[in-house]
Amino acid sequence: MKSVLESVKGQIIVAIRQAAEKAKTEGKLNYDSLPEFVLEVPREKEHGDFATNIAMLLARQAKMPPRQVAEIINSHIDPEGTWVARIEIAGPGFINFYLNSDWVYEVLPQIEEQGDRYGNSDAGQGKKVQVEFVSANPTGLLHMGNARGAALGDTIANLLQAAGFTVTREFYINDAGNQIENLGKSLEARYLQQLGQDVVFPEDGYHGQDIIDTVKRLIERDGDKYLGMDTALRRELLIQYALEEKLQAIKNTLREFGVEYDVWFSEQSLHDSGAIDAVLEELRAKAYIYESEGAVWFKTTEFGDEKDEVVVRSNGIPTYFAADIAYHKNKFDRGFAWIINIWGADHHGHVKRLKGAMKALGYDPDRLDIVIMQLVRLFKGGEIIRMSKRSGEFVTLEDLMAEVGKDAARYFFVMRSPDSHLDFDMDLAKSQSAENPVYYIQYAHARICSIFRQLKEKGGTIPRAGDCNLMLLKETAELELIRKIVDFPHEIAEAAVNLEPHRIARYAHELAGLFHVFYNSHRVITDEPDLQNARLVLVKCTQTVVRRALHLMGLTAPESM
RNA sequence: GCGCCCGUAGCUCAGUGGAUAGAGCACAGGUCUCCGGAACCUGGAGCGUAGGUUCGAUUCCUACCGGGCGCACCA
Repeated sequence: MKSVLESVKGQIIVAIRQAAEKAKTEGKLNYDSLPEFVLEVPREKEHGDFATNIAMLLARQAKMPPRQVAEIINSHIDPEGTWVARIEIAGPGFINFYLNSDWVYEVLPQIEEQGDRYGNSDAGQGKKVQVEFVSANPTGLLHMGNARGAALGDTIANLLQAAGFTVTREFYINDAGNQIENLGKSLEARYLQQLGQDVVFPEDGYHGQDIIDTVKRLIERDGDKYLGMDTALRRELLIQYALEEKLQAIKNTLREFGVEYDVWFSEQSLHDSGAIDAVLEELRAKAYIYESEGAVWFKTTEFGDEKDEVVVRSNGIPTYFAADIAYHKNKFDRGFAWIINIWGADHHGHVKRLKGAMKALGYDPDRLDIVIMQLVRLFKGGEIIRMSKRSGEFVTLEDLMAEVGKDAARYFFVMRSPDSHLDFDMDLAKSQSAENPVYYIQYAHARICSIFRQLKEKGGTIPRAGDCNLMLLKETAELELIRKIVDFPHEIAEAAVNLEPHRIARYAHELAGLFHVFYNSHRVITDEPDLQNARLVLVKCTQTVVRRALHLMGLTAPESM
């Protein structure tokens, strides 16, 4: 269904176009082709409900000052069939449209009808899109970078779904390569240590307590049965046990965090199936591959990289990059129209070469978008919490959820642009006060629920929008609230298409603010039945949108707090 | 040194090729006999620097300054 905003704007755009064409036909305006003008909501309310820059864009072609072009278009506009009440020309040549404010009321019956589907659009036209995020090594627990990726990726996926895309959420399991080998060495050392042997722990091993815990559980289950084995087999068995356990832990944590994946894709499977060999063969056939110093190289310099990249090490084992090429080829071959990866800033250097590899294989690299998110700094008591994997000291996602809760964690990770470094204030995140945006938004929802409880106690019910005189909603606070609600579908679509989940966090906060202003200045439950009914409809619709916005970010919408 | 990201109010951050650049916090003052005070209102101050493109630049380009992250036969 078309949103109210879309249809209102659409009408005006058509009227503008017709006016320009009519003026051209009458010889009053000269141009070859109509430029791509915009009709947007001006920053200043005084500049009307919508404004267009068409006159300024036409000025050159028309060989006339912009304001004169604006006058000519204005005099040819037929406002019939639009909500336009008045048109003004202002500034350097803007055409400002002032609408009969009744147009905004249209949205309330629409929300009533659509319920939690309000805000959805068909911007994506059902196109298949894949969002791959977190994809942590199953060698440890999830850290803050993974956590931000989880919140961002899942919210982006939610937004894309709402915007009409068919979304697949995917986790790429890095269960191959050096990290795993290293895990094996670490596990073995801990295993032997636990059984009383004096072995040296590998310098660059995984120092975390979780490795020790894993080994303890294994000993509990199997005792010392691995003691007498040869190292290679022992490591393999230890790895097998640890991977299974760690992956399960990751799955559980992410589920707790509100993230449900459609696909868990194993890197090892690409090695086992021969997919990596096949893709390297393909690249070799296209002459992008050469051998040097015992290793196999891919000519990434042909795609703007500073130096070529190794795909098969001299020990014969393919690198992570080789697996990644095979993996992304696999993604394209699964028919996704759009492939989105969420990566930490520490991986940005791979973007160019991965896209280059896709181009080399004949895929359109523009269908692959990589969202690079900047790093997270945790603050507590005004101090930075230093984390280091090496020392085994880091706050895990589980720790964070235990400390501040799922809702606060998800909101804080999403509220900033991915491009922005995130200072995560743990004290603020868990504070139950108005300064905490999470509570501020959720409180708006709880307040609305409270109004309905009051209503019920008084024996009242929420009326149907069609049975109300919505035009009684004429206070500024009411109109601004409705206007914000009107924007919701557009906000979702923009946030989705541009991969900007923070927009929805902001939107939710602003919406809650407008509701609080309304609530504070006007009573919903009053002794004027008609006004009360109209306001009940407005509040009900606000509740729907607040709830939906919270859900898109993966937060709960509490009925009381 | 090279590459990517960032530099906007005291702090944390939005934002836009255009008409008077916003929010939250902090600070100061105020509101409410009333549906939940986890609320609301008022106030000040800002686009890192220097050029360029443009009718118009905070936005695009270049250089510089400052910060983060990369620059492995790790992932």
